[in-house]
Order: sequence, then structure tokens, then C-alpha cells
Amino acid sequence: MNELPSRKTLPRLDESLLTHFPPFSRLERSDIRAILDQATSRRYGEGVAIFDEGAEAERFFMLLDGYVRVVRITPTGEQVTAFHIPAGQLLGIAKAIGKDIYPATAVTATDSIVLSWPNRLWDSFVAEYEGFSTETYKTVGNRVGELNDRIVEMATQQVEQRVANAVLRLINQTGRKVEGGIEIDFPITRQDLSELTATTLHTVSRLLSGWEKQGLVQSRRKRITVLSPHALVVLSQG
Amino acid sequence: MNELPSRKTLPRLDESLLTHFPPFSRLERSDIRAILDQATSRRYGEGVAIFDEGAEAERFFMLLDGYVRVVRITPTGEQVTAFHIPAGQLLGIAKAIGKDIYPATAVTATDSIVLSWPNRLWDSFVAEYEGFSTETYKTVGNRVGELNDRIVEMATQQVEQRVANAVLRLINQTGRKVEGGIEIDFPITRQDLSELTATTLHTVSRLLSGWEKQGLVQSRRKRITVLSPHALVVLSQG
DNA sequence: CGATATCTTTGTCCCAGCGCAAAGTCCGGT
DNA sequence: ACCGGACTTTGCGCTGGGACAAAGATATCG
Repeated sequence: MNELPSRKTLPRLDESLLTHFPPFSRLERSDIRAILDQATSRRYGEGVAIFDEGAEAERFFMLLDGYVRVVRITPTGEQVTAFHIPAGQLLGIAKAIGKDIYPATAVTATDSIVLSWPNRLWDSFVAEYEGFSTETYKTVGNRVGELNDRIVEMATQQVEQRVANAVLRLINQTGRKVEGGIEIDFPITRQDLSELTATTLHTVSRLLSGWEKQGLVQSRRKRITVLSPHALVVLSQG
Repeated sequence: MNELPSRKTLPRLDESLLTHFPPFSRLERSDIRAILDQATSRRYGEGVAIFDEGAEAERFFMLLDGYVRVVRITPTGEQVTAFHIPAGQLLGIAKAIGKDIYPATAVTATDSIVLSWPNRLWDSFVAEYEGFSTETYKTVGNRVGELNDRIVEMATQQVEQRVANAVLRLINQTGRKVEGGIEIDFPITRQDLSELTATTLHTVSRLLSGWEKQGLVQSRRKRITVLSPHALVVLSQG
């Protein structure tokens, strides 16, 4: 696959890397310095696992740059995507929910830069850094909320509505403005989208083709641009 | 429906009520006394809402006795059940995940007794009571895990396997040993089970009838007894 | 003890969307 | 510039299980 140098010592990390990310945004510069000095930083190529479902959770991570897909794999080898994580969020925070193995696998969706710390620092982060724990649990809360929404969708909506919802969620979380629309800011295949919506790549492909003919979206290989978010919202309501 | 006296002052609460429930099990008797003295206790009849999705979250709760169903209702009025909560667990803990409105509705599945505290006490509980926060987040973690599992199931399994899994989960969490099997310890209709598995009550009914003919389960109105958990596990794997 | 509401079973029809198959297109690598 | 692999599109047939319908069974209440 896509092999990058597996560990690369980056130039000394600058405090400004963290100051605008919620879990750290309320901290003093000196605190951030201490946090960075304890961190290991590492670059990953696209499509590389950061940690694996079932492995012992010994570190927690923050995505500094890039996008990560959190997936689970069934006994029969099918993949299901739990969610996508944009830069600025923590991941692999098994510690926060009382687990000691990772409950899912994290795979980079783009080249990414990731900081990580050993779990033994978790408690001190929570204890010493104002706002760290609050913000962390907000993140957990948002993820729980998203899982819940998706269960409701899967239980009550048709495939077309679910896919529309998934696309809308992606552009909300990771959308980038481009001329005439909003593009999902990382490469995403029909297959990926199908793993997010419990359908097949074939059905996703047909839906996107249809939407494209109606002028709702525009898509190329691994790229999706939404031209008319509003129309998509209407569609998603069913 | 089922109206009970809406608020009933129970006899002074005994410390032993809480000592065996994880969030409080590591505490001193004096701590528990303080916690109980701040609590409001209340009985609910079957089928009564404890709090409603979307309402401002001003209290958090512990289920002392009974069973509670956590449900969400779609714009079109369909219900989807998120999970069932047995006695001894916290609920309505929006505070723990940084929300200030309840993300779902909690409805009693049986007559129940519930303690509650105003949210303003949350931070002091977390700060002062050893183990409270850890245990709370384990609960959150288990619920996240369950939601996740169900998404995987809904994405990859057939209806029969999903229903089998749901029944197994219920007997694990709330099963009561009876002669010849394990019974789900609260009244549950075909409809309820269908809301838990994203199918229709008709399909659930057919499945249960089939299983009953094969001797796997036995069911009466609102009651399900699993005679052969192992066979159900086999079925659930698909 | 009827009457009424709630819950369950079973039958029949039908279609959304999956499985399978086969081209077509794009891209990175040598 | 070409080759091979990865991604996408589209066609076609089939089926799991939803929708609709109606009758039975069991609880609750006056």
C-alpha cells in the first residue's frame, strides 16, 4: 500500500498547533508547552491504521492534520464505518469511557499528523488542565449523538434518505467551500459511503448519478461536491 | 393511561439502597447518607415518561427499582428504542456528555422507583465521590459500545439475526432465571422488539412463532422466555 | 361478566434494493 | 505511453421482509 517513513521526528512543535483546538483552547501557553513536550508526533500516509480494534489501548491521540475514519470489521470481513474525524479532535480515547482495549480501528483517510500520549498521562490531563475533561466529554457526547441519529435513520429511513443524510453530515463536519458548492474535504469512494449507510456501492453509485443528473451534486472519482445542500436536505427528510 | 400518585414521599431512604450499585459502591456510609439526603425519590407507574427528549436537562437520575426504556421519536411519529436500563444504573446524565437538553425520552417499562438530583450537584459528585466519575463513564462506554454493535448489526445482518441478538442482549442485561430457561424480566411486546431491531411487529411475531415451534423460546403476551440461549446464539451468528 | 382496548398471529401481495455480471474510466507506476 | 489495478457505472433478475388486511387471543374496566 502506501508506505511512509513510519516515524518521523518533526521539527519542535509549536504551541500554536494546539491553541485553537477545543480540548486545549483554555490553557496557558506553559501548559500547552508541557503537553507538547510529552507528546509523540507522527505522520501517517493515507489508508494506514493508527490503532486496531481489540488491541490494548495504551495511548490516546489527537489528530493535528488530516482525516481519520473509525471502522469496525465484522467476523465475516465486512466493514462498517462508525464516523469520520477531522483535525482537532481526540481519538482512541478508550480511557475516557473506561475501556482498556480500542473498540474500533482508526484508519487515515488522508495523509495525517497525529500526536499521542501514553494513557498513564490521561488522569493528570483531566486533573490539571482546565476544560480538558469537559471538552473531551462534549466530543464523546457528540459522537454518541451521531451514533444515535444513525440508528434512528437506519431504522426509519429509506436508503436514499440515509445516503443524503450521510453526505450532509460529511459536508457539515468536513466540508470545504469551492466554487458553486461544498466539497467533502477528503477522498471518499462509493464503497466508503456505502459502509457508512448500510447499503452497497452499487446503490450509492446509482443515487449519486441520479442526483448529479438533477444538478444536486457533482462527483468525480473519490470526490463529492454538493451543489444544492438545501435540496439534499429536502430529499433527506423523505 | 396508568396514573400513579405523582410524587410520593417515601419513608426515609436507607443507605443499603445504594451501596451495591457501582457508581456508589466505593463510598463511605456517610457519603451515601449525604447523597441520599440530597436526592428526591419518586415512584412511577408503568409507561410513564421520566424525562422527555428535547427538554432542558435539569436533573440526573438513578433507577433504584424497575426497568426503563430509552426511546427516540422521529418527526413522523415512529419510535426507535435506544436501550433498556435495569435498576442500579444512572440515566438522564446529559451533564456527563456536555449536553443541556435530554437527547432522548425515558419511559418506565415497569413500575419504577427513581432517585434524582439537580444538575448543579453533578460537579460536586464528580469531585468529591471517589469512583463516581469512573463508574459513570464506564456506563457511558457500555452504552456507546452497545449503540455501535447495533449499528454494525443493522448494517450487516438479516432481520432474524438482529432480533436474536436483541433478545440475547435483553436476557443478558435483564434476564431472570425461571424453570427451564431465562425470561426477560419486564413486559415487552412484539412492537417493542421491532422498535429495537428496525423491523415490524409482524416480522417479529413470525420469528418468535418459528422459534417457539423449534423449541428455542417460549412466549406469552408481553413475556419472552429463552429456553435455549445457545441455539439462539448460533442463530444470531447467521 | 360482557364490552372494549390491546396485543398477537397469519395470510397475501409486492417492491426497494441487493446480488451478480460486465463494461467503462481514471490513475499511478515503470 | 502503456499496463494493471482501483474505482465507477449500468443492466437485470430475484427475494427478504414491509404493507395491508383481518381474525383470534388476552387483559382491563365498569
